[in-house]
Amino acid sequence: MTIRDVARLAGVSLGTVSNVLNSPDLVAPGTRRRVLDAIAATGFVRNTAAHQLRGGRSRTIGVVLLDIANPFFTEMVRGAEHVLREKDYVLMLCSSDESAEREQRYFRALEEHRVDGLLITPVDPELDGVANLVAHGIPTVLLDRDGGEHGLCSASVDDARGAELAAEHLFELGHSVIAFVNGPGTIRQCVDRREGARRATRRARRLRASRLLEIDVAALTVEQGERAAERLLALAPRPTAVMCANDLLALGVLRGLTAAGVAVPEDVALVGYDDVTFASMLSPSLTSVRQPKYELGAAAAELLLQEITSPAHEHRAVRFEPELVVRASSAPATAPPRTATFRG
Amino acid sequence: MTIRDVARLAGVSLGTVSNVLNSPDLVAPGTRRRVLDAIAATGFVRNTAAHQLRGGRSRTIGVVLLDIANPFFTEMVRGAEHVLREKDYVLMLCSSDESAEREQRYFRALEEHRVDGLLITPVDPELDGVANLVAHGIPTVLLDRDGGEHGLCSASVDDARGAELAAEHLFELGHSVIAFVNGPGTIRQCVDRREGARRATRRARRLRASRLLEIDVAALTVEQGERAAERLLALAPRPTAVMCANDLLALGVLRGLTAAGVAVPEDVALVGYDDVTFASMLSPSLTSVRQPKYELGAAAAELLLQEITSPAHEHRAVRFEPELVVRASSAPATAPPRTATFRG
DNA sequence: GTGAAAGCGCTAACAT
DNA sequence: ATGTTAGCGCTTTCAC
Repeated sequence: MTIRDVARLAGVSLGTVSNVLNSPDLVAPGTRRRVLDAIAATGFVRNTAAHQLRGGRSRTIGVVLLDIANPFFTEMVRGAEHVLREKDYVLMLCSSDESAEREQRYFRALEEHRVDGLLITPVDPELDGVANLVAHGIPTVLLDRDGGEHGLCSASVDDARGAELAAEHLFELGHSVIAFVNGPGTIRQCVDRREGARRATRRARRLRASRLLEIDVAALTVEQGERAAERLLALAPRPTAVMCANDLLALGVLRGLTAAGVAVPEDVALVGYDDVTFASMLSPSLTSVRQPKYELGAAAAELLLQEITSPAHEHRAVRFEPELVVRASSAPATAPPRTATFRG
Repeated sequence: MTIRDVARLAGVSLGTVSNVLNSPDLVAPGTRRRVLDAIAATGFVRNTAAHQLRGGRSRTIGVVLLDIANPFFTEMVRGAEHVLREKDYVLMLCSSDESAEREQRYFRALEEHRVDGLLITPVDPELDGVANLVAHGIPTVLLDRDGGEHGLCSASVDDARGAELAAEHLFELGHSVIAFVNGPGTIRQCVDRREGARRATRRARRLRASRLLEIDVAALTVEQGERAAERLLALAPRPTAVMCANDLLALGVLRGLTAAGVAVPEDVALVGYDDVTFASMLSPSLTSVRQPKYELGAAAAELLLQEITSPAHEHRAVRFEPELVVRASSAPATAPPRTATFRG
């Protein structure tokens, strides 16, 4: 079923059908009616590929996330989807699963599909792949990652500050050693959060011996959190406080500790990051760093829309502030943690 | 950058470039090299739209889900994505948010994009919109919904059986009245789960007075669960057991009850559905009906691939079995619930 | 082994 | 107000 079939049935030229579709007011009401009827009768559905080829847009936005199974990312996607669907965009959603190679393949596929714009949470710390996309003229906005230094639009949260809040909180609770379960150094969020945690540690050290024990894991997942718990349990003396680079890791750590009979927060205080929906209902409820997920996605989508419509627009890096939400998992430890002796 | 530019640079005709791209062995090694170099030099990226227009496939699969923020669905998507990306497909992911109208709009958009296939968890109980798609010849597989009766491929779980397991479990625990917080009757899963819960209730009634108190909510979300909790609290006498149509609702109910000072499972036993990742770590850990999420998505994707490649293939409805996972939220109530008097 | 040419379905400029 | 036409970038016969 093509525009040509519709034209034949309605007894008009195919140009007229195109006009009915794109500029209805150029067509006489009677003719328009006949064409519309013919469209209904034939069950004609416009072919986006042909439209696009002719110079139109693809009405498609590519979204590349680190992990589609992480509620933090999907909540951001919801925000983006809500603003984008208003403009009749469809999302091509891809999960890189934190693999740079997979990310590259998706970038490539998305470019071949000639997406009108891109929303990405890059794996690549140096943004080489992203720079390539931008060089090819594809409007690109970074999601949950500051793009200011690269002259890109972005919607992000101050990650260093968030981790600083978390670490500060644990030190204030009296802990002298904090284990920081962090993701790979290739992921920018992880780098920034480490920086924030270190900053808080340096500050705490002025008051008394304080230490940040960094435990790096391969991915920000529940499974990796459970593995990290094993490593934590093997430490002697065991740290009395643990902060994680995201809630999925924290959930895994919590699982691992609980399974081993270690009580949270009595034996170990635990803090997550993201404040996903279920964080408040974990056992115990999880202290976490809240990020405005939905707003992040919506803001990024708005920026992208601007960039698509006005090519020569000024790039903007929208920045949100994180917020520490204190809950049960980080109540002060019952045994004063100062008794443990560590070299700061 | 088009195939034509590459041809010019390599000093060959554009047909040869196309051959290098699609049937490299037809081209002499020397020529091939030169073309490949020219592709690299120009930074040429193939245009899917043109490819598709010429009769090729769009290498695109449409996925329409009820709720992208629900970990159950995203876990299914992961399964589907893993098998589809092997074949270089990109997913167009859409969340209907349980709105039939939004679903229709996405169906339309996906059809305009000429997706090669469709994976859908329909809102529409009668599948009218889906039937339309199928009539237009788009390979379609139902996700988490049996399509047998409609002659469609599908990957689903026996929902009636799952709910039956849940209800049975609560009756066996000694509860005589179970409140069933269920989603809208337009969603098939909800209808089936109600059927299963009723079946278990009829069976329980043979032994003693038993009742299913149905509480319908507008959507399968945490917010709606919290609202349902309010309604539960207003009931007199208050039911001693609650089962929910999914874990998000259960999480909301748990939140609502906890906030009101009602203890789970001491005052009220609670059972969810889906067994999402966080279910086991809620406070208390949530008894739930497990569904093979990842496998469901992967199976549906496999079926879709088959349907795409062999047009005249036999439709198959792959069926999985649910499994009850008993945890702390449904431990037997301390006060024997039989003391409450209800007409069964 | 390579080139020339037709055409996929559509839009937009131009002609009527 | 409507019809005609020239491509958009690519694949694919069919000659050479």
